[in-house]
Amino acid sequence: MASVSSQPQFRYTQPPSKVLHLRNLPWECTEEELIELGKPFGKVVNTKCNVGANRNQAFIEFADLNQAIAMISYYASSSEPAQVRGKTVYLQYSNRQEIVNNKTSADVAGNVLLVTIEGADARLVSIDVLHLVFSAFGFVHKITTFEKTAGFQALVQFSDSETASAAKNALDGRSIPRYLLPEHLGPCTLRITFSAHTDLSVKFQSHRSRDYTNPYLPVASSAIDGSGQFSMGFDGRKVEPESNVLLASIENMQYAVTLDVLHMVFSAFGPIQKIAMFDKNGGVQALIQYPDVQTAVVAKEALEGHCIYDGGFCKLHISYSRHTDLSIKVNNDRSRDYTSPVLSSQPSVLGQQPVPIPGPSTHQFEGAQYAPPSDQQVMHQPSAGWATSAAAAGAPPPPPQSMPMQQHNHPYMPPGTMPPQSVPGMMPMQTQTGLPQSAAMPPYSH
DNA sequence: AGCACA
Repeated sequence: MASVSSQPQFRYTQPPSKVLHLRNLPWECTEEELIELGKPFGKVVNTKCNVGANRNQAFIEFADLNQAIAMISYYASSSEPAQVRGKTVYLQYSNRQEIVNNKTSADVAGNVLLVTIEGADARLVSIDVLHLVFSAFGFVHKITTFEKTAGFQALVQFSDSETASAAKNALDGRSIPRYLLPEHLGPCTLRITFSAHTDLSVKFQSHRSRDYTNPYLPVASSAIDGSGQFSMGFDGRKVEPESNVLLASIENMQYAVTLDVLHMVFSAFGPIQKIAMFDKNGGVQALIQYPDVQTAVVAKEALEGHCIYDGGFCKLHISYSRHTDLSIKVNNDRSRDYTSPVLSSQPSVLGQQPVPIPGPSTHQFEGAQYAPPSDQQVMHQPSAGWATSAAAAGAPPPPPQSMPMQQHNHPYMPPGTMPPQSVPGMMPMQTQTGLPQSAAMPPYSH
């Protein structure tokens, strides 16, 4: 055989290629900087940066071989070396003829996130919890879950890559808050990359996949209950037809729950159109109307079983109403139409709207929220809202209305990054109530 | 300062 030296001994005699190999680049050199460097010599059609163990190498590919030759020739005889950010960059022809795979799918932003849930109990995280977590950033279209060698993973589909990016930036590396998980679960950390998928295929609503854009998608046959109208949920609960109107019943109502309290609690998830309260079976119930089903679904999932006040008081039980549009005849202390300027301009029985209620304020969900370590102590504090009655059972009962469920800030949402469409009506609540921020008792502090 | 990775 003739000696075909595929591995040339002398790399400085590399034959020309339209791909150039760059080294000694500054840390985290960007594609833009590489293009700037090559642009005077021709058209840069592809780049790859952060190559090598030190991530200080890169490749740039020209449209034409002559352009690459021009760049090498120029710097071979130039008194000024090629530089990026003032750092000398060494150039040579690459031993390859084209850049392959410039970007991995994990680098290019898409509307679908690949979420790996880490932790011993990762696979016990329900799809509903994931939905709740990711819904903070926008409407979640679909979720599929699966187990691979990488562990328990989920694909979460948003409308667009901007929303997905916001969720990724906020949640990557963070842990799901303990209070969203069954008590015995260990920490569950989210690792998030972009998926190459753009539209997930969900055939059934099942314990491993959901399509929130299609509430009428058939439930997986394995989960169907014979009773007809209601099919069994994936976790054994009954599934009702979703509705934009929620029926909330209040259990253990030690303290008065006013219409305004309900408004504050439920408006965390979106604008409220109407509320009607009434007595039934010796307890108080309320119908809460949102403009759309999705908002109601998120509110129901977030609030079901939680207590408005710490200590297990005023526990909410929420189901979907068969109503779609409530008929509010008059605004009073039991019913209100927030969409009607005529009605709402009438003097309220309460004489104030809404009732300012002191309570924990907005810092609960900032940064530390998702910090993986040491949130065990959270459950031992008399925490603001979201405590399940069981979790809060040991806490001393607060005075009435001292601890309304926090509703000013949405879970998981770093302040300032909130997409306005995700929880409309939430920000105004902060100003309406005028709560002093300093009154906050962030249960997640430290 | 010396050639990448799904």
